[in-house]
Amino acid sequence: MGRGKIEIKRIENTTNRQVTFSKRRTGIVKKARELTVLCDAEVSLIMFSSTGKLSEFISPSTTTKKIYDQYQQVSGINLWNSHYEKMQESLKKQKETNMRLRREIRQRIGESLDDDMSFDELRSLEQDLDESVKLVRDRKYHMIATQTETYRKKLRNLQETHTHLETRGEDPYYEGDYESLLGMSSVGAHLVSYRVQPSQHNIQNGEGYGSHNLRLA
Amino acid sequence: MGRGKIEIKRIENTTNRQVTFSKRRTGIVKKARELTVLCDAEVSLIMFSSTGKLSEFISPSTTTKKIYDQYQQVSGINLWNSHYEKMQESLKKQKETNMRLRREIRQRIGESLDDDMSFDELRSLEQDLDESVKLVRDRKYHMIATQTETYRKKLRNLQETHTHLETRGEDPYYEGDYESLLGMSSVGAHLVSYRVQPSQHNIQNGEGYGSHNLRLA
DNA sequence: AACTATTTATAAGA
DNA sequence: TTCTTATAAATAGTT
Repeated sequence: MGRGKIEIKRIENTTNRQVTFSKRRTGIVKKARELTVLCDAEVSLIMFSSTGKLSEFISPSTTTKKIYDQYQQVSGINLWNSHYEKMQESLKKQKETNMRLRREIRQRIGESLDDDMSFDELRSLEQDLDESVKLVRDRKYHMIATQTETYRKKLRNLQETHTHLETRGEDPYYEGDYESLLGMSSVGAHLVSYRVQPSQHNIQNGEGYGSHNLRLA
Repeated sequence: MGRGKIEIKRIENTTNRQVTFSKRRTGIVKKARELTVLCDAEVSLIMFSSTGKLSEFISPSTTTKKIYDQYQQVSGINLWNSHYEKMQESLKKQKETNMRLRREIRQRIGESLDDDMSFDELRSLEQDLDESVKLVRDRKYHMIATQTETYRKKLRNLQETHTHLETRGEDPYYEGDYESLLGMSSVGAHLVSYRVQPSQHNIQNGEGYGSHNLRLA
């Protein structure tokens, strides 16, 4: 249909090919729309040009997703499986990692030591924990030292001001209990993350995908 | 195009509608094929008649699944997400749990103490670790004691047998180094799970579903 | 992006 | 259904 008959084979001239694509795309979309309206049909038309550009027609009465759902039902071809499987694999790996981490924590807490821990592993764990305590303790002392120093400076400033103003007296806080001065309560009040019980709770919080009815028929 | 012009609206006569569907379906499929060949395009055409019958055209160079994947990538519309919301949610939770566990281990190892740990948390962690070391140490001693007792009994049996046989002598092992006797090497050789480096490796081993190229552009 | 000669699709009828 | 054919519609080549 045109000035001359054309052979149905790839148009080698790029410009020409793109022009033809554009014209015929308009045509086929019109046909799809007419089919939808005249025949009360549901049509999904997806086109990728040779340059990768996407064009689409979908009957107004439906959606692309619905069409694919129907397509899968009727044809028996499952388009989702590969995605589903990848996801399942990913979930499985996450769960395995989780189990390993939970086990490691349990052992670091001192639980589950009876189960399959060799003597060497036990001794190694003990060493490792000793080192960790040391690191944490060092960090704590460092924190005290830093804050004490800050406080000391503040006091000195205060003292100087005081001296300037009244030319007498010393601050009794100077040699006092730094922890309470620094707002660090002596009785552990905020034992949030590191007590055994909350940890146990976390550990038992399995998500169990199997319990959600998501498996495909 | 035909003996008379027709209005583009639903054909009420069922037979007529089905005939028209059939004719036009042939036409549009021909158009789709021509578009594919002439313009080097990839076309997916899925049609459901008003009676639910499926008709399809797909460019020979591709598959419906590929088109469907491409469609999702290019359009940014994810067609299968809703089917797997629960699974995705589950995956997300697993990952979050994982992050928490990794953080807890890092802190228990003595890493990442600088980051957002209050003094109270630090002291609490220290206490907690002290308790854990104590538990592990107790367990170790218990293990030594148990195995030593077992060994002692075996020795006694051996001794008795020996005495019966030769009526003399004592076993020099009796007061010896139990650890080496029990096959517990003095130099830690199997420090598999509880050294800092393997733990770090575990911690950094994120599974990242996003790393499988499934995310939409 | 328009034009238009020509081909192609198809509506109605058989 | 399928074929026929008059006619509408699409479009190839041109401007």
